[in-house]
Amino acid sequence: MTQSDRRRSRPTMKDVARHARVSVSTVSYVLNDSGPVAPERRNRVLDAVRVLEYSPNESARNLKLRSASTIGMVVPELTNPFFAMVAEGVQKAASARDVLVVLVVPDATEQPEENQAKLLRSQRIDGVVYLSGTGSMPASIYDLARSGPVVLVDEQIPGMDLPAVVCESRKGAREVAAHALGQGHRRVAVIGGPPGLWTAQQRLAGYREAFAGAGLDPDSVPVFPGDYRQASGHDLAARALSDDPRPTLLICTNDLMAIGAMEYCREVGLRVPEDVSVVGFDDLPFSALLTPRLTTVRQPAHEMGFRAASALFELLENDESGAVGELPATVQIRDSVRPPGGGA
Amino acid sequence: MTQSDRRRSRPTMKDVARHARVSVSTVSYVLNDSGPVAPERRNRVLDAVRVLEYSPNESARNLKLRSASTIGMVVPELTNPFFAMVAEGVQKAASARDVLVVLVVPDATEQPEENQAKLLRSQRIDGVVYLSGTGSMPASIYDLARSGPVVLVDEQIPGMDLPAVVCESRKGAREVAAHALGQGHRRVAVIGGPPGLWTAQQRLAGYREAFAGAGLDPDSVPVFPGDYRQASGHDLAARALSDDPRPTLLICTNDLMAIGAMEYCREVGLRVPEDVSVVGFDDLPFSALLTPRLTTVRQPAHEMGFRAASALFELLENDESGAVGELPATVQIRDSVRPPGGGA
DNA sequence: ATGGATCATATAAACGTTTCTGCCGCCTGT
DNA sequence: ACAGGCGGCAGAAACGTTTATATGATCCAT
Repeated sequence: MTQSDRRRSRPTMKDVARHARVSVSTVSYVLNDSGPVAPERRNRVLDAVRVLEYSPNESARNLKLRSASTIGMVVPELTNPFFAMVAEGVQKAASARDVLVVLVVPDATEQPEENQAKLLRSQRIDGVVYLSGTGSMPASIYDLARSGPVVLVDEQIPGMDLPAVVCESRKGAREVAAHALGQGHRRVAVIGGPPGLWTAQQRLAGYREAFAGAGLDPDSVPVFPGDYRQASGHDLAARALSDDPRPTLLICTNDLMAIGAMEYCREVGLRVPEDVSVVGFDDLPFSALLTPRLTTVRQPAHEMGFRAASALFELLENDESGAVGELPATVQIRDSVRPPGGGA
Repeated sequence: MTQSDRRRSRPTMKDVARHARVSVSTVSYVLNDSGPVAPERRNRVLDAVRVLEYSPNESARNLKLRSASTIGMVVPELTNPFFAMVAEGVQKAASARDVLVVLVVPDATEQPEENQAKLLRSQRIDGVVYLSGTGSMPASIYDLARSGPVVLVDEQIPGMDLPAVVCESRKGAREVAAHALGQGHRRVAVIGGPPGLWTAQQRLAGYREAFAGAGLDPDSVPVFPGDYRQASGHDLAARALSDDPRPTLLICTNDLMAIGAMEYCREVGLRVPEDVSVVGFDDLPFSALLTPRLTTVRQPAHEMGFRAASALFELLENDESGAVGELPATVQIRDSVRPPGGGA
């Protein structure tokens, strides 16, 4: 078979109709079960469909039905396993309903995200699941939300009441910090997320609650805002650990940055957890495989993606979003935290 | 704004035409630069587009133009960072050309992959980048390729000459094995990939070349076929290491399984690399962060995805695939290999 | 028998584009 | 002055569906 064979235009309903000696409407009726048709003719149609290898032109259907059976999923980057897990959840919910998921990676497209709204308006997608991440919430989210249904994941926008699927970030953050503080640490530094993100703020707030609870002045704890990427964890750890006296506990707003921080520690010969304790957030699949195993907070990433997509579908069908609720975040206590000065 | 406001149908070309007091064809001409139109009227149209917030209905365009400006990307699972990296490469190449990428995860859809071919036939996507992975190559790939252009990534199908982007798997495998063997190991086991996959076969062939080169009978080395997932690395390591005498070198066909193997070693108190050396394949971003740092082979994942998508676009435009070539694979020598009996 | 249901089918009008075709007026070279 | 070309525009036909409407049958109750 040559390439040009493939170009040969595919059969249309008209072809099927001719082959089955019925009208196109009859074909449509049997294909969609949308009208009565005699068994004998129905079979003729079905046969024709088979022999011609017909499948409907979805562009035409979409045009007529004004729906694309497709949603957009904007994710900051797939190489962050947390995002990848959420993406799988979204994809799973979508494919269960036979809707397609188009991947939108804002960084990959140089143009301003204004294009996302245009994409939505162009009716190629019916709605979007928005996974905010690296960087701050773009102003264009307003355009987006005006153009069609949007469901946020792990994020919330104070001004607007967009449906959002989040988890107990604040509680999880408070608890993991409290656990670490309970080991006796007094010199602490936080490697934060992008200050513009709600989630980062929530986690920070949780940490501060824990600080206060441990009798530490929250304002005395330095916060180094990062971008949720490993490299930024690495670099900020360098800054944080150059303080004198050196912090004995590094609280990182996500696992990737915690890993970057541990990478730095290894480079400069600081032992984790003997010299410095580290905690993360997310519980990536391989966080438990590091040495030391990372103490962190597990977010139900897959579930969050699944719920977000489901909420979007409800929105599309009933014009109302089901309760999206808050999912549990559970702290995972492992080996990367130890009392300060614990030595070897 | 209420949800129902959003449902209000979007403006069409007709609306724009009316507002600008021109015909729809004129609107189309200015929007596509496809015909001469007087500057004054052109501006009227552009203004109307702005005030009405018009954006073209892509379903209608697709119908007329018989092209969806969308490709499919089938990936076995996003949580394998190698796949995620390839996916990002694909996405990047696509968004540079303003084409959408729809994510297809075969496992997520319970139905047989026959649907993928149907998706392609339905003209919702113009072609697909196929990332084979876990499991063996489905027979349905034939249907797929018959339905439209397909470019394979990191895989090849003996019978067919589908365009494919691969890297020097065999050479990389040979070299990394040779390096490990050079340390003196004689008792070796291989944790392989799915036997049905070309890539897995290539890597295995490379290993065997190295065995022969080191004076080892390739047939005497046990091969445990896995599925490229971490759990399978874990379980197969258990099997492989229960041999007596115990192998001192575990060659894994990808990093994820190598990590699973190391996980198992840790569980049962075997030290890596003192008691058993481990090598992987892929060089995932965090493989260098493990303890010990994993010796492996780097594949240019991002580049492979990018090239595959680019090749697909050429196929779509010129009906001929550019040279897809073979990308380099470079071995990364790190700490997970040490001479046998190296002790502490 | 016959009037109305009910069933089965065909015809045709949309859906929102692109683009072919044709029309009008103007310029240009003779 | 006039044929031909061309810039600038509008009209209408397509693209492949879905679905409202129209048209015949058939069937039952009167």
